[in-house]
Amino acid sequence: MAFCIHNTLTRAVEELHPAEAGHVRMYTCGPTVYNFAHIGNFRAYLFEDLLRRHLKFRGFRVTQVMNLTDVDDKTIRSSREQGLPLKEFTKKYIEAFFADLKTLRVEPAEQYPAATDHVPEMITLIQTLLDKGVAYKSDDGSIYFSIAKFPAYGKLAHLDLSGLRSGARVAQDEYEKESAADFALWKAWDEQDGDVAWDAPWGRGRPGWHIECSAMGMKYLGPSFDLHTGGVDNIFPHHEDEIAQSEAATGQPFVKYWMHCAHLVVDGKKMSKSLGNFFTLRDLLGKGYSGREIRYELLATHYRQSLNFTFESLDAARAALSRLDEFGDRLRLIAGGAPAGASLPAWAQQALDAFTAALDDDLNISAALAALFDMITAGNRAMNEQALAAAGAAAVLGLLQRFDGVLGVLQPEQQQADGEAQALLGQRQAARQAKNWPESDRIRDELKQRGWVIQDTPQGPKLKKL
RNA sequence: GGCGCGGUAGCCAAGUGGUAAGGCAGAGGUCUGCAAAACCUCCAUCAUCGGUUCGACUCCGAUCCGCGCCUCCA
Repeated sequence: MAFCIHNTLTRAVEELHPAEAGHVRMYTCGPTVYNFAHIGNFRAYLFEDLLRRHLKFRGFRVTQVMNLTDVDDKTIRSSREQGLPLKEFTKKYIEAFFADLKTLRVEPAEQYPAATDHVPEMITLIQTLLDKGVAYKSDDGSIYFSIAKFPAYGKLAHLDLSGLRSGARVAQDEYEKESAADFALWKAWDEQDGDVAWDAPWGRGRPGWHIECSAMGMKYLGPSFDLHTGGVDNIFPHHEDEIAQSEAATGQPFVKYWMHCAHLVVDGKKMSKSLGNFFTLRDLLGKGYSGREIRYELLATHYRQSLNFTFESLDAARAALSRLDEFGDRLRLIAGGAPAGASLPAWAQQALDAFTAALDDDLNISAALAALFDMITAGNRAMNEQALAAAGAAAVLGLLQRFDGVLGVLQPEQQQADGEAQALLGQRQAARQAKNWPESDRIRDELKQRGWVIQDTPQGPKLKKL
């Protein structure tokens, strides 16, 4: 079975066939670096990470580009409010973004181009559109794309232009446009922009938002590439506009497959600061959750399904992970140092097949996780029955590692017990050997207060982080 | 008004024209000095109402409810 994905362009699940066999070129819309990213943003980046990891699991080479939008209304406004040069202002949030990705165990993309480093490419692209007559200059010096010149406009969002309502959200400052739906390729400089400006043949200003993704996508992936992803809210207008300006410029299909992930809601409601349900990654880390736990929670719901984030499900994620960890620990004990060359037990092979088939089906993560948990049940049973030899355990560990290449959640955080806890554990063992149960239980309670749970195993007692 | 998504057990969440995966929580049991962990067992008729069908939760229609997009929000 081949890897199938849902293509927004066709609204159908299709087999993925990259232009170059075995090599997928994908562009993933990145952050606007004017603030710390919130968990809704990370939901999208984690979806893309899962996509990337599954592609590699299936043997594809992946070239992924993620842009950093470091010039737009928000970055300019906020940097001016703080009295910082734009670059200096965005640097802080770019660094935070990468730190957060690391916390969430997101594999780095091949390229992270910043918009401000690619203005010349954008100017070239805009010039091409002007030369072809699909863009025009307005009275104030801004450049707009004329959607009337691009008949296919609306094919991604499946929008009928005549249905576009020029309603309340069309800003008044856009009176220069010929048509309400035309979008800015270039914004002429005005006072609000301060010293943020570049010189173009048609005048001073800064690029519009959409043009950066077209220019940078084509620079790093070619005029026509395989995959482009983002949040559903990017379908229109952002991605629709990317298609228009790119295809109008090159005459080639811009992207073959578009994938979009649904939004995250918190307690069934959209995140908003006024509701008090707005969380950045840092907020959750501050509440004691780990990046791994948050990753699991954000990953465990199918990407086209809106994800309802709750602390209850975050706690459920924590519990599920500890069961996964436990399974790995048991396997390691049995495997010892056995080489992983042995063939898989039937139940593990079954899990591998089900796991692969699930993710091949448009990244059906729920079914993939079910395959993993089914394997854990079967494996635990085998171990309870002493039916798993060292070589088999080593083979299953190897499989677990392959699964984790896709999931990125199976490697536990370091949790080395401190010396005092270790000493208490030793004292309890002594008490147990003396069959001094009251003392033994007292020490167990004390360890619990310090955040450690004891598990007595055939191989001796273990400490687990509470 | 237009386009689109969803309503499945206490919570989260897959799935399918033939009588509902998985996770968390809960109950009982095995194991254990007692626990912990693990394992076993139990726990839903799929928003409502019609229709199609031998048979629908799965297809069609209607209704109710929630949500997203409709110019720069992942």
